[in-house]
Amino acid sequence: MPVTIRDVARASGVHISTVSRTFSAPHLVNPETRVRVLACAEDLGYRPNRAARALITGRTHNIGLIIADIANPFFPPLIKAAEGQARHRDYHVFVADTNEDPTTEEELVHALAKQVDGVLLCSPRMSNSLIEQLSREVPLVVVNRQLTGLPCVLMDVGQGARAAVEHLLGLGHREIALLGGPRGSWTNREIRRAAGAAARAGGAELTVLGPNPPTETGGLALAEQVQRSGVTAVLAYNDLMAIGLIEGLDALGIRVPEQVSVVGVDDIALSRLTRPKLTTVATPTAAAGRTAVDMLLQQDAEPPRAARGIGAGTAAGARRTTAQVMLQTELVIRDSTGPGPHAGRDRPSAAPAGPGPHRLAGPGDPVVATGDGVAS
Amino acid sequence: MPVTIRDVARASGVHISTVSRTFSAPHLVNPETRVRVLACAEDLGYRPNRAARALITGRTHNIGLIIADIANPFFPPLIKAAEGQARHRDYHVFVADTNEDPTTEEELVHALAKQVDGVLLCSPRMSNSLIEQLSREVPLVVVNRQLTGLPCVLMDVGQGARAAVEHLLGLGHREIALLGGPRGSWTNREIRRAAGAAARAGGAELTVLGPNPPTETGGLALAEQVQRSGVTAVLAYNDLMAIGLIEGLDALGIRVPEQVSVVGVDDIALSRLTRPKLTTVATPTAAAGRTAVDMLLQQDAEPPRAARGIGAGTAAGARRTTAQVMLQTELVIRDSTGPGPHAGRDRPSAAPAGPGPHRLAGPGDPVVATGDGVAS
DNA sequence: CGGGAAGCTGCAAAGGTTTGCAGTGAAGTA
DNA sequence: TACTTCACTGCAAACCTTTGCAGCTTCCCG
Repeated sequence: MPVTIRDVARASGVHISTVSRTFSAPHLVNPETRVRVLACAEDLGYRPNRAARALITGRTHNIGLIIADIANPFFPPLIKAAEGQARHRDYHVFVADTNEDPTTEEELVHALAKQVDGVLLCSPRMSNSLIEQLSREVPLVVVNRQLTGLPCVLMDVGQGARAAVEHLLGLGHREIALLGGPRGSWTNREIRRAAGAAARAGGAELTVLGPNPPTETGGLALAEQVQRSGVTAVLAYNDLMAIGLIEGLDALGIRVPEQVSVVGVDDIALSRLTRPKLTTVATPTAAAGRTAVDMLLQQDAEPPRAARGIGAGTAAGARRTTAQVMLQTELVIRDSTGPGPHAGRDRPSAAPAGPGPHRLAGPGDPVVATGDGVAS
Repeated sequence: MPVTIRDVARASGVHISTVSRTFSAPHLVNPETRVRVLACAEDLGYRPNRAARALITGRTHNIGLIIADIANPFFPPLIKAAEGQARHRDYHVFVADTNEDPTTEEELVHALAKQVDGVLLCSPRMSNSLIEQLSREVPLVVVNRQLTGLPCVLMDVGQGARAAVEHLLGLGHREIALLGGPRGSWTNREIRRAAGAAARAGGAELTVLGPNPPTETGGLALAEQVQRSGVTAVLAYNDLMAIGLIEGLDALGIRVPEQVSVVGVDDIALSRLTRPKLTTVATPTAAAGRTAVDMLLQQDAEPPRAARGIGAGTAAGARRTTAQVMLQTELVIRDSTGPGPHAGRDRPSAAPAGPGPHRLAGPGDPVVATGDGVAS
């Protein structure tokens, strides 16, 4: 029933190798023959069998996408963009969900390794050393985690957190809380570092609460702590927590932004729909997905055929580019931030005119490449 | 570099066929041999090459999942559940996004057909006849669309819409609007039919507005029409539209639920986070994903090996189960619905005590199987 | 007209696995 | 003892495609 290269060959009166070349190396076949073969293939509805092709070329034209939690609204835009970019390059994407579990993560890499040309690891929860070990098994690109010697796609949340804190300082806030995210998250460390530095530089105090689960519930549960701490502004690890916090504060009768200002991180679609609309640090999630796919595909465009002929093994994994890419973030000011107790006193210039959404920083897509090297 | 069945055979001193059987038919190999082989395989880190296996068995152990828009919050839970269920059965899933475009949809089915054992078509936008045609190319399970002769997973939004309208009637609403969804959506037709019938039965009037794009913007744009129509309650095609509508009404100074009650459909996570929290018809999205995978896998468990040996071609696609499954929905009452102008007059019993979330209807997961047949 | 190059095509091996068939040895039966 | 049965293992073909090599024509140049 399935039509193979052999059927096409028979129909068009040529050898199977000619049919093969018609598809994989058209310049090697007589134009006349080519059109005839293509016509027959079209007629018969021939589609090359990728498994057979993979078997001999060592390239599956598949990539794996490993996601901590598909239902987390942060990821779908990334998945969508990655899949689109991959398809554009004639690759298909396996998507797998780890349920935030490091063990599942590792198993999935193993399970996928033989079946894909590379894996995108998004916001991994496992250890750096394990990631490095797995990267010897299959080409890896890591999103939202920095590892020397491995290609990474990062989002400059540090810069975003700084902008957020400066925004709050400009509004006259001096007591600021940071709702920490999950332990072991690179993003979390970056935000904490940058927000701390910016607060110090502005003569303000930053109270860190956490680590916490990066969910709405996690934010909601912190409302009382925020109240007790007496801060007038809060920066949350992500939008979900920010939204949860606003809900919790509301339940305590604390109004946002009148009494407490809240800033999130991610700019998920949801943050435009809550009331008040969330001021947040927009992360270029879609761009990250596209970039990561590009890096992965470029990476394995180099070592061509797998274990074939002589000398295989010596050259395997010898040279590998390890560029790291840092994507810009931008602060999006909406309605969840407002004047603080010190408003208009010392930093009048930075206070925005109204609550209408306007943007700081660049276009979001452009990237900053940083380094390139050779790993084992 | 890649370790094959041959390496394991050499290491454990048996023939490759024995190694193969150790994995695919363990009962055929001596327990003693088996443990030795398994130990060697473990040692060497052997993973079977699925492409090679697929080549001979005709089963890739992959399935395709075609989604109109991954970024639409309705789908991620379905994707997550389907992927989990598939993995549980040792299948991997390709996820592909069509951007709501029927042509892309068709191309994706073609592209995936040879590479998967079956395809899940979620909320397809293409025509019934095209779907039927494609189903001759690759086993298909359709979610959110009813086609005779094809296995379908449906959600009983009709029942949900009826419950929603009855809820509104019970609250004393007599003028109700329905915000229609996209043209050609089976769900849309079901909701319209059931809501219309329920309204008529309750002596109320149902104004249908639409069709409309099933997005927040689509809902927002309808606020003025809703205002002009003078209705006191609205049922929206989905939560996104309901949320957009609430926002639009808010901009017009119309309060929900005091002046207008709003009900959505889907119960996306977001609907619990907006203010007011949305009353909505919960659809069992995750269960749909799991069920669809089960049906697909069960369907192609039957015709075993592809084109092999004699008689192939005659038996191909001869018998195929076409069960249709209807999943229950349930009305979740939250804060976006309240008493209408006729409250307490004629249907006092149905009015709920307070706005606190409580549930009607069953557990959501259980299914109703309907029919089984033979197609060409 | 001879020699060589160039363009195109066919041949056959290779890739990793599954599986029908045949072969082995031991155990059971008559 | 001879024969059958059984459990296990080895053999080799098959799945579909790619690709290095070699063969064939045709054409060009001297």
